[in-house]
Amino acid sequence: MSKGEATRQFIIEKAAPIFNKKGIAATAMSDIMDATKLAKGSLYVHFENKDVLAAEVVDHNLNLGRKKLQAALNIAGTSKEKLFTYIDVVTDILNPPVPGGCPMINFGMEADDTNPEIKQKINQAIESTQQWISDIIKQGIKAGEFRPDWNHKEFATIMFAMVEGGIVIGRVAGNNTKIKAIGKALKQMISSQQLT
Amino acid sequence: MSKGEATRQFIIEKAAPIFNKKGIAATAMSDIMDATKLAKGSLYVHFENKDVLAAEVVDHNLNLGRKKLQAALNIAGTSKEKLFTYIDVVTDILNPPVPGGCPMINFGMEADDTNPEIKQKINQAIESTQQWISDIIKQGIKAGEFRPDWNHKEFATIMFAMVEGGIVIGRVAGNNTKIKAIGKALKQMISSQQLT
Amino acid sequence: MSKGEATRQFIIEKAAPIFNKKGIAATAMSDIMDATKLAKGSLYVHFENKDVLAAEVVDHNLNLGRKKLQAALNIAGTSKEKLFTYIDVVTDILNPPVPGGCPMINFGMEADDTNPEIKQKINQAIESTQQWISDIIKQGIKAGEFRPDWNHKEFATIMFAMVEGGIVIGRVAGNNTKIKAIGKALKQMISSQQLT
Amino acid sequence: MSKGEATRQFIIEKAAPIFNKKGIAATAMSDIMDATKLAKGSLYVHFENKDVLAAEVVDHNLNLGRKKLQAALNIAGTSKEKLFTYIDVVTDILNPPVPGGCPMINFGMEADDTNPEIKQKINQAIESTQQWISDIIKQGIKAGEFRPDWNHKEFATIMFAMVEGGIVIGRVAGNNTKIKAIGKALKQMISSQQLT
DNA sequence: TATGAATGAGCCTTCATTCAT
DNA sequence: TATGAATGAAGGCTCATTCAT
Repeated sequence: MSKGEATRQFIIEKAAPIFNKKGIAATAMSDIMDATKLAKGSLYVHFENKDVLAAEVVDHNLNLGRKKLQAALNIAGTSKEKLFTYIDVVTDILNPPVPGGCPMINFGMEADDTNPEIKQKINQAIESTQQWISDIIKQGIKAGEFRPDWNHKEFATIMFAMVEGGIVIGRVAGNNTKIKAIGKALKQMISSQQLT
Repeated sequence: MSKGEATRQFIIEKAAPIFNKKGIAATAMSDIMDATKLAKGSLYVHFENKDVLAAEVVDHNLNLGRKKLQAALNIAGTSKEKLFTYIDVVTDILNPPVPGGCPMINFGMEADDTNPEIKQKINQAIESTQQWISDIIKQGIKAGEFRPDWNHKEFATIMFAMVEGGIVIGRVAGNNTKIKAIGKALKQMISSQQLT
Repeated sequence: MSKGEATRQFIIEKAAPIFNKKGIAATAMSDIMDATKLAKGSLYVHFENKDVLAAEVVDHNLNLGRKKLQAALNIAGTSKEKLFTYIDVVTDILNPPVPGGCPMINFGMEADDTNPEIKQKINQAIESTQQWISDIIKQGIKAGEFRPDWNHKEFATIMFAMVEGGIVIGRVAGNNTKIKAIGKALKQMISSQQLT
Repeated sequence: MSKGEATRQFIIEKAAPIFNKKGIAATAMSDIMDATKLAKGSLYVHFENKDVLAAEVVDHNLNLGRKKLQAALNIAGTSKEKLFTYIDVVTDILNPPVPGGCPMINFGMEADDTNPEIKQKINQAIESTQQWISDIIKQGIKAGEFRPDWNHKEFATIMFAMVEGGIVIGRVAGNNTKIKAIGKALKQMISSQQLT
């Protein structure tokens, strides 16, 4: 990795939690200057403008979430364990996988009426997450873990929505009481589809 | 209502959808000037500063949601009908009760890391909404509509989370496909608790 | 004139010589701040952006040239006297009617490859100046002052070109030696068309 | 020519039309980077700063004008033919000998109030051009081509001024209508000084 | 010689807010 | 109450220039 690429990456990493917490509009380039200790002009050496940086930050935060999940999934064997791991990772809002909280809600809600490019990025992430859940269930069905008649597509959407809705509740409340209940309920729904 | 109070109200109404769509940080007082056709100074006659206006707008948008729901509930008789009405109203994201979409997610996600006052307002709204759902179910149980052992507190949280999570999915996707599926699933869950 | 209009006019007047001397690109809004002792934001209360101010300044400088000429023309009786007065006013580059020198050359040469709007303004000024010269001669012919066969349209162009070319020579040299010779030659050309 | 000198020359050639069109102040070093495909630092290897490059570019453009004229003069025999050739070359503003138009007006008008060094360069060019015209006429007189009493010094100034003034008119108008009329008039003036 | 990352002053513009009228 | 001129800090971005590689 060239020095330039390293700096670019460094900036993205430092900027990522700031954008995720404050939002894109409320984050100033000077915030990024402070966080990186770089001069104003340096940021523009690596990013054409704030929008480009913001887009990269969105990608970075989405990827970070995926990585954190992947790491946790390493010790998950069965499909049920994978789904449970997903729930555990994502509902841990007091120590969220992505600093600042789920970037899909954060950036999605800011961008939906104002930033089509980022809206599109988030939409893809939301869809692929549901797809991932659905695929895990499908594998579980194929493996004889889950009932074959489980509507996995529908449940993927329900599970994703419950988790994200729970994150909203929890972050605004500042505690994980409700999100934990939601996680528990989800696990019961999953267990109820188990065979044997 | 004095003339001053009327103007104040007028400003709030015009400002409400703008703040809800663009977010507080991204909304400039000049946006409100344009929308109200009022002069710069006039806004400050009625609101000490932008934060005060924003707080009023948040309240207004929350109240607007409640009013829209109440109006729809007028023709709902049973508890089941009330829950179904809630679902119908709130999941109609292509024609949302509050222009710009659910203010609980919009302002909640912007404020959670930056604005404790508004975070607090949203938290109360979220809790009272869950409480309202829970109360409706309790009434239904008492009326013999629903199974007495239904965990109404938990279901209220699940229902609220599913709806809000569904709104996130739908607004970012720009369509109501998934939120409609979520509404349907919720109605089935409710129906499955019906007696007789 | 409202206070706002007065300030707007004040800004234009202070900005006019600066733009004319330094050029549009090389003039910073901070130069106008210094000259007007106004705060940065005040300039933008009255002018949407620098381009709008620049366009107004161009108009102002063109008008200033016309006014200065008109004032001098008050004591000119015959067509010949009018043409001589024009020559005297315009060739006095050490005390130019418009501070910074002829705005038609200054802005015309800056704008020709970069600013179509201002290029257009200057073009109109150049054409109407030639038209004015031509009209004066026509009046002189009608009044029996000049030979009826004088090609007044062609001479107007020649006269304008000579004067403007002379201004270029003089401003770059920093003296009025050559422009005075040009003025003298022009007066001879005019006198040679006189009857009686 | 060393490699360094070649690069230096290459930069000047690429930069010359840009400075001539946009002006010195409005031309950024990054424009030169784009035009040369060289890295930022490379430009500073060959030119201490922008002013040095600008000065070289001015010289280059002035020389380019001279070369273009010399080339055209190769097929001119008599003094009259030389003067006519000068007129033809310089008034061809739709295909100017120096891309961007006459550098004497372009740089002269930008520099007169702001850049003494370049103002001085242009002044010398203007004076030597008039001197050249004057010398050609003198030669024509000596050769018996022109009337001995022709005031060649004065005519050189008039001719230069008319041409330059005509260029201003033409460039701002975006056509060669008037400059062609000026060229024609100049040729008649010259012809009227011919002997037999 | 050539590169391109880094710098920080400076540019145009926007913003929330104040205040005289 | 309403106006809109005035303010100056702050925002995004560009620029000429430097310097380690």
